[in-house]
Amino acid sequence: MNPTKAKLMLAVTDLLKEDGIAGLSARAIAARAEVNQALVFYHFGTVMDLVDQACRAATDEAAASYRDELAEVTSLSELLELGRGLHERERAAGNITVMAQLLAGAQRDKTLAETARYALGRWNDEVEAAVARALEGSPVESVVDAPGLSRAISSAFIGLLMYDGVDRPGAESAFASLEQLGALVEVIEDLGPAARLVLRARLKGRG
Amino acid sequence: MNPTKAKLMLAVTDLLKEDGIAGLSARAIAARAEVNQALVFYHFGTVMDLVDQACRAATDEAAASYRDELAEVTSLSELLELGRGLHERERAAGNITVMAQLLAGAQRDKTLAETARYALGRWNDEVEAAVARALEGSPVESVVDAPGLSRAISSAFIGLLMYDGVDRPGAESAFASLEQLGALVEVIEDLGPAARLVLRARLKGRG
DNA sequence: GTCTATAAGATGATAGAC
DNA sequence: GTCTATCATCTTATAGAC
Repeated sequence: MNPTKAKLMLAVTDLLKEDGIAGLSARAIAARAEVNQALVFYHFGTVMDLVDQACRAATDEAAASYRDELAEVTSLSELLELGRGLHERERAAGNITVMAQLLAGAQRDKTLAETARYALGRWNDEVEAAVARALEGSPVESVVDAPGLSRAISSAFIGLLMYDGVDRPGAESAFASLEQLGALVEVIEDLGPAARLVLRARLKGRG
Repeated sequence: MNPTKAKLMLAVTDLLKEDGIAGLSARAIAARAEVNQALVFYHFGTVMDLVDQACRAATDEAAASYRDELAEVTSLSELLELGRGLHERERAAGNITVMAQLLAGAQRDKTLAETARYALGRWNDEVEAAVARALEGSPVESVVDAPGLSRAISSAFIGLLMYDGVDRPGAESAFASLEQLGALVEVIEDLGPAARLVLRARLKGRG
C-alpha cells in the first residue's frame, strides 16, 4: 500500500470521528494527512471513492480486531459483559461513530449508502455468530432469532453512541438500563426446567 | 409568524429528512422554500440559526402530537404497542430522522449540538413520563429506572431508524427482536406474587 | 420584506511542470 | 508520484435598489 494512500485513508476516518460527515472535503482530508490536495484525485479519482475505500478498510480492521473476543462468547451473560467493555472502548476508538456518520450521510449519497451497507454487513457477520452461540440452549432461543437480535444490538449501539455525543450522562443511564434488562434475561436463562416450561407456554399465547 | 419564515423553516426539516445534514445550505433551503436566497439571512442571520429554530419548532410540534398518545400509557404492554405504531409512522413522518441528522451534525457544530440537546430533552420529557407510569407497580420497577429506560428507548429508536435508511429488512428484523424481548418482559410483568419474589431475590444477587 | 448583484472564500476536479 | 496553478462552481453573507 502506497504510504500517501494510507495517510489519506486514515485521515478520512479520523475526520469522520472528530467532525462528522458534514464538513468532510478533499482539502480537509489532504490537510489532515499532510498531503497535497491534488493527490486525493490522483489516487482515488473522487472524494467519495476515497471515503468509500477508507471506511471499508477501517471496518474490516475493526471487525477483525473484535473477532477473537466475540469468538469466545458462548452465553448471553458473556455477550452482555463484552458489550459493556465494547461500549467503553468504542467511545475512544470511534469505529461505531464512523458507521453512524456513514449512515447519516447515506441519506444523501448513494455511494455512501452502499458503503454503509457493507460496513453494517461486515460488522454483523461477527456479531451474529456470537449471538447465535449465546442463544443456543437458552430459554429465550424460542423467542428471539440471532439475525434479528444481532441487528438490534448493532443499531442500539449506534443510537447510543450518537446520543453519547451530545449527552453523555443521558447515554450512560440509557446503557445502564439496557444492561439491567439484560440481567433480567440472564436470570431467566438460569431458570430451572419447570419454570422454563411455564415461560414458554405463556409466550406461546402471545404474538 | 411571517409566511416566508415559516416556509424556510419547513424547508429545513424537509431537506433534513430527505437529504440529511451533509448537503444542507442556504441556497438549497431557499430553493426548496421557493424563496429568495437572501431572505435566509434577512430573517435568520445565519444558516445555522435557521436550522436551530426550525428544528426546535419541529421538535416541539412533534412531541406535542405524541403527547396525548403517550399520556394514555399505563403499562409496559401499552408502551410496547405504542412503540410499534410509532415506528411505522416515524418512517413516514421523519421526526426521529431529523433528530438523527441533528446528532450527526452535532459532532462538528456546537450550535447544532445545543439544538440536538434541546430536541433530545424535549422528546424525553414526553417519553419519560409515560415510562414512569408504565413502570409503576411492575416487577421490573426495581430493576430499571424511568430516566434510563426512556433514554434507552429513544436512542434505540434513533439507531433503528438510521439502520432502516440503508437496510430496511435488517431494521425490521431488529425491531421484531426487540418487540419479542419486550414481550418477555410483559410475561414477567404478569407473573404471580410468588414468582415475583423469586425473581427479585435472584436479581438482588447481581450487579 | 423582497429583489438583484456582488463580494470573498470554499469546493471538486484537471492540466501541466517536475 | 508529487507539485503549483487554475477552472468552474458552489458557499455564506452583505449592499443597495425597489
